[in-house]
Amino acid sequence: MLTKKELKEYCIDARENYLAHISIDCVVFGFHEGTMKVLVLQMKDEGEWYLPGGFVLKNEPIEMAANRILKERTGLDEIFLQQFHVFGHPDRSKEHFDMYKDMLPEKENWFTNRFLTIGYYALVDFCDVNPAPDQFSTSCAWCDLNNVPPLKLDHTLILKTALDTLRVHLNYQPIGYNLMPGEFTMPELQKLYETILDKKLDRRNFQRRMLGFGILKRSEQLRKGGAHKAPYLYSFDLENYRAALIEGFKGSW
Amino acid sequence: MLTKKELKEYCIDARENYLAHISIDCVVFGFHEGTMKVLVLQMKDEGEWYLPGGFVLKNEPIEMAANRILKERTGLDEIFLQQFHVFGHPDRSKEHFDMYKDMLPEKENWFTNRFLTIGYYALVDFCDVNPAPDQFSTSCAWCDLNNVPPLKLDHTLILKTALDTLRVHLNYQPIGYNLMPGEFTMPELQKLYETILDKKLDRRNFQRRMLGFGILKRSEQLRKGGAHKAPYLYSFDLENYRAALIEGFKGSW
DNA sequence: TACAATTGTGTCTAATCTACACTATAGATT
DNA sequence: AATCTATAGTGTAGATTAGACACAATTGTA
Repeated sequence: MLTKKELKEYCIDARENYLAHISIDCVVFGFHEGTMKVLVLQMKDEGEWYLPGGFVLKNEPIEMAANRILKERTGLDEIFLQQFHVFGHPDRSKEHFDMYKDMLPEKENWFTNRFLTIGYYALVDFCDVNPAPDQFSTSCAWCDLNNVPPLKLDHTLILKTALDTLRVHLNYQPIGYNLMPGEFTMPELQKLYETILDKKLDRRNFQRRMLGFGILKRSEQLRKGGAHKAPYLYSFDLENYRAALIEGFKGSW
Repeated sequence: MLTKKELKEYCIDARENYLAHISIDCVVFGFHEGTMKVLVLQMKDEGEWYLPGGFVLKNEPIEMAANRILKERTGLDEIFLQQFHVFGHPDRSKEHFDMYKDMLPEKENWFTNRFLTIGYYALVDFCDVNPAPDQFSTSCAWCDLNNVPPLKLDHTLILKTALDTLRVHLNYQPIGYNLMPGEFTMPELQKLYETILDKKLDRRNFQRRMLGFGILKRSEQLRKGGAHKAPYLYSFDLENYRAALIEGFKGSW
């Protein structure tokens, strides 16, 4: 937790620079070694976990705010970001309220305000990320999606909603592009889909369908080193990929 | 436009009761005589058109705010409402800013603030609505979707985004339930789908598919009075309808 | 009474989805 | 080096679904 002095400084700064009552929270998805990962921060002292977030500068577009916040946490710029929901129940930040209310009078206290938070999800290449904690956290780290600890405030709900949205969007966007490294094998891509959808897919039908979209380029190279037959390496064909995005992907899984 | 005095009173009241920087705008869809309708308001004096909207009370959940706002405009309570996007560009309310900036000093002036607006779309039974103007408008009326006048601020974008969202949601929810009256014929329902999707559908295949969902009940009665063969009347089977909602509707149009 | 327009139902074909079989190959085992 | 094992690449038969269209039934009207 911040000292009283730190808190006071923070509040003065926040009040001056940020829009009141509005925050942004981000669910950053990465994919590594066959499992989905989410970026979480751990609170100083209490050790509680929460999602990366922040506020909107008074004259800043909200997408830019989300981008700025994530750049600070991941080192990455121009991340694939998708707004998905606003969480606006008056009690959603009650925990925060109780925690900070005795430290500063309410008039000056930024954290006892009510906040609506705009949820964004981000898809990133796991390997590109350099997790960095913020002012309130001791650590920022990837966490296995199947094994997320209880999160502060309504962040568990935010995460769940992001995941539900991602599943739906999977029907309309080839989401793999943002989550996979430049080169990958078909089984790796399939694993990603299986993780997001939380169900097994048929290897052969998956391959056919994926290739049917016409957005993958097969390299002549194979991924050697595995214990068995070496799979081909693929990459996204950016030109066709963009065209397909505009067309829209039809059909559900 | 409001007089200076009215504006001042409004601003004092707003400042006291509403969350700063946040507004709600609603796209209310209705369906009547084979065409989609949208509820719009006409500004006093200038005659410009805009979408029904309002602000969030300091201790009010945002869904409740949207509901309250729509109750004032339509007379209806517990409307089917769906949050779909936040519009947050800093310049989005520049028109408002320019219009009101000379009437009151910026410190007191509610309307020169930056507002993020949360977009909701609503689906209602056209016949149930009693359009009522708000404080800033001379009239509140249904407007043909194919023939919407230019709207104030970014409301044209908001409407377009709502419509795009509605099209996607059509794959996941039997949206007809909220837009159709209690009893309707299959051709009427088809017309609704055709209007939303903006394309012709095959009469026979539509019927088969619709009935395949198992959410319609056929009445023994026919709709007489038309110049030709009388079609059956249908209504939604609420029990199956709810079950289907949970299951999720698969497949795209 | 015949006609025009529309609705209810059926059916054929092509496309797609699903499940599974077979072959190929890299590394491990012997 | 020969064989084994697990996984990858490709193909195919059957079921399901989507799309196009034909035909009979029924309503009010000429």
